[in-house]
Amino acid sequence: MTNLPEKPTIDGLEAKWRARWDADGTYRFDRTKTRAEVFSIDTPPPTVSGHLHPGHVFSYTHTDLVARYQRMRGKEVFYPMGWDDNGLNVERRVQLLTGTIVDPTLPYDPDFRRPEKVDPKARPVPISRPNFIELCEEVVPDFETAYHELWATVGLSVDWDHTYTTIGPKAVRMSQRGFLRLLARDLAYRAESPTLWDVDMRTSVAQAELADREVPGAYHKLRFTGPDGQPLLIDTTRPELLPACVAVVAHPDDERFQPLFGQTATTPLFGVEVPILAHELADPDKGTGIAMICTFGDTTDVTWWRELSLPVRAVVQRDGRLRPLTWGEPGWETTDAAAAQAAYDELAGKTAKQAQARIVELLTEQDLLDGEIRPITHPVKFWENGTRPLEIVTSQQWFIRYPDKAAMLARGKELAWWPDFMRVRFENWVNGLVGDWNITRQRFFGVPFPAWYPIDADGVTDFLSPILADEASLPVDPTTDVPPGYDEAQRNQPGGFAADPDVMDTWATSSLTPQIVCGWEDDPDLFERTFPMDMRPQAHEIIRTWLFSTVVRSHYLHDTLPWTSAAISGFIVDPDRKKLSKSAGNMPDDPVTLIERHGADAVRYWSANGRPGMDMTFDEGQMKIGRRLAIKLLNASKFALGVGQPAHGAAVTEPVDQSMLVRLAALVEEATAAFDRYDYARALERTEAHFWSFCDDYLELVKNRAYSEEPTAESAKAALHLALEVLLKLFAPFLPYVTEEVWSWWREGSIHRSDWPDATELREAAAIGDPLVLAVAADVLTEVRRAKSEAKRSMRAPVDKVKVTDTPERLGALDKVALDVRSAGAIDQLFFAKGEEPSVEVTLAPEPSTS
RNA sequence: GGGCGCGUAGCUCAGCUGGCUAGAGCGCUGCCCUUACAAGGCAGAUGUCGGGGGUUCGAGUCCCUCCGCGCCCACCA
Repeated sequence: MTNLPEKPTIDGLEAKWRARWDADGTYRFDRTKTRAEVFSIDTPPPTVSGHLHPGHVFSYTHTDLVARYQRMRGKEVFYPMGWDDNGLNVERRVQLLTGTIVDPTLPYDPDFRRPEKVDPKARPVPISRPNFIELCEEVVPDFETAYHELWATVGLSVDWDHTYTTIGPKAVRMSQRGFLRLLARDLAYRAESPTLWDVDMRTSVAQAELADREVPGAYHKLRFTGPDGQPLLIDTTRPELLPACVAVVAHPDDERFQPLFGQTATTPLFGVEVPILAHELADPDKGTGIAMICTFGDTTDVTWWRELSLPVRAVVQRDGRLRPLTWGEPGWETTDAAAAQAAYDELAGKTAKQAQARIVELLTEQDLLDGEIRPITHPVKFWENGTRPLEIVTSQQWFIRYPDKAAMLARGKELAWWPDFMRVRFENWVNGLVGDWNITRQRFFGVPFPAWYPIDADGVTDFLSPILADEASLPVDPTTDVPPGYDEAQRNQPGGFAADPDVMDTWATSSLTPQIVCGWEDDPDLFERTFPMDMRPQAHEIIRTWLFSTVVRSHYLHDTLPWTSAAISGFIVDPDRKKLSKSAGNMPDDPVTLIERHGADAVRYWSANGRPGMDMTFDEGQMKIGRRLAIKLLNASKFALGVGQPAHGAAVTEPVDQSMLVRLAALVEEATAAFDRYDYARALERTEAHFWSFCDDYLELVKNRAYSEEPTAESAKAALHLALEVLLKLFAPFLPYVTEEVWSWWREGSIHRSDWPDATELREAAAIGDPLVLAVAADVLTEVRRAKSEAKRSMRAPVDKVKVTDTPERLGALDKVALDVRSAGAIDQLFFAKGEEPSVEVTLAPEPSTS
């Protein structure tokens, strides 16, 4: 029955139990269960564009802790895993790894093969879009295999049969269907509009992916000419956008400029007459108090342009360079076309930065720059992963309308946040929303829009009248599939059609992860049993993106929250509270190395110390402690089981055994309550503390009795077995490997499918147990150990007598465990004395003389 | 600029709705090869609970304020 190893070890447990769990389907989702019996988790699909680092292990372990706890509580846990292999980041990684770059004008090359060796300094090889997508499909699964391997080793109790990818056919179908549904209800639309644009990646960027960075800039004071012919000084940090100036603006209450409103000013160098307007957003304290409006220098320009109904005079094109143009033509009227052209020709073709340098020279030559250039540092918008500031260009994009703010805020209130204060991040974001959600990316590897555009007889494409795919035909790729009613020969021909060239924003797909994993409309039976989901675990940095957008989609599609609770995990930081990153040079060893060094249970132990929402310091010392705990668990278990099975039906009759079980019952209640509020860290801390005192005190106390031939040995054996089972279960979510190993020594099946301990049952087994008995015994033992330690004697050193002075109540409790105390302390005589001042006097036996 | 969070032993962190001499682990010191465990065990020392006010019989715990750190949001002139 019981099968104890000679020398237990935690090494090798990962491989052993991974294989067993896999073979037994321990974590397989049983889809016969009803919604009420299921606990479903909306897994964050890690992006495969990078490498998993300890921070990932940290937060993914948190989810697994909850999954394992819920499973033991009797829930059928639906815990899939996804890979986010869609989006700009993945595309960029594949480009770097394969040394390629997409050139959409190239035709497909069926003979193209991935280069064997890639020189990072060499110029990337241009390839066609279909070739690049093939390359992605070839390379990305390798990334995913590495991720799977790590997650399985960490011990995530995922059902791998439900794995999905965000670029896979299922996700594409869901994304396209979700898009068409919104379009049908006019919740999505296509429009031409100024768009934030990354000039390096040459794609539009959504508000959610913006990051402000402080960068150096400089005020340049330009000499415009006012209506009276006098100079009108205007400060700008973007003098190169002067040719794109369409107006100047000041605050309506600003008395300095009130007389000028409604009149015109003339731009320097280009001689364009622009209106002088008033708007609330103009800040009298910034610069000279009057600003130039360009199309477009920043998002304020966009606001002014829209609210003041200004024309577009765009100069920056999609590659970030100033475009060629002819002055004097409609829209580009000027008082001196020749001079404007001469000046502009110096700028055309240059990047914004180069153009800025040149225009400053031109302005200086003509004395149109007033005073010195004043360097400043100011926040500028970047794509969060980009290296150059964003520009704003006008282009056609698909948008999803945001629901009104009140509805979103109500959803935020409805959702249970762990920790609760994270709701504020959501509310901040909702309150700051501007415009609609641009879901278009001018990229190659992504979910295509299920749309084509008609080309008229003259060869002009009508980009505002899309031909949409039938839902039944999804997923489609418009670049290879043909729209209803057309044939392939008509592609890009007059009278034919053109494919929508763009792909969806990665969040347009990720916002549907609940629909993807639960099988929205593809698998109504599964959907019924799992949606709305129970839990969304995620990091706080993506509340504004992933969490928010998922709430939006579910609000529209199902008029419900996608899940009832959101568990937000913190970051891992270094001891200086800096976020871990490669560039900061503070990145610890990779998770595989850490697991090899300390064991998966130990790494999980470290992770479990991070409370929800709290950042935690990376600390390998914690892993060492976790490793020690796992080893201790093996040894203590070996001992507890080594006393032999209790006789069938043996009851726990000894007061100290009952006392221990009563205390254990209190621990079960505490750990359960903590888990129920996602405070796994507390559950672990309490269990661990209890376990150590269990080993130090209780095991020492019962050791001799349990091995003895006395009838009371049965009580000890029964209590040891019961306590061990309970402790193992409490540790099981945290240390799945070592607990499963011990479980297998004397129990059938997996501990991870066993029932969570029940405090009521424990109390019944403990009968009238008094927690004081064990507490007093432990106190006396500590005093005895202290005496031996101070006398520099062995813990086995015999004690002649111990005199305990204490209250009658405590002495009464001690009396019930006197035999065990004497045995554990090697105490010959134990005396009690009632007294106000508790004390323990220890008289050691004389040290035997040694030579 | 607005908001959220954090600041407790050298280090990493607990201290839940205010209540006995402020806790744990690591590290440090000392002791012990105890037949579950020496990659271990036992014991010990260590803190003006960021500063200053206030409420209270009583505050690490509540209120105000200041300081430091981190993060989120914010219209780049």
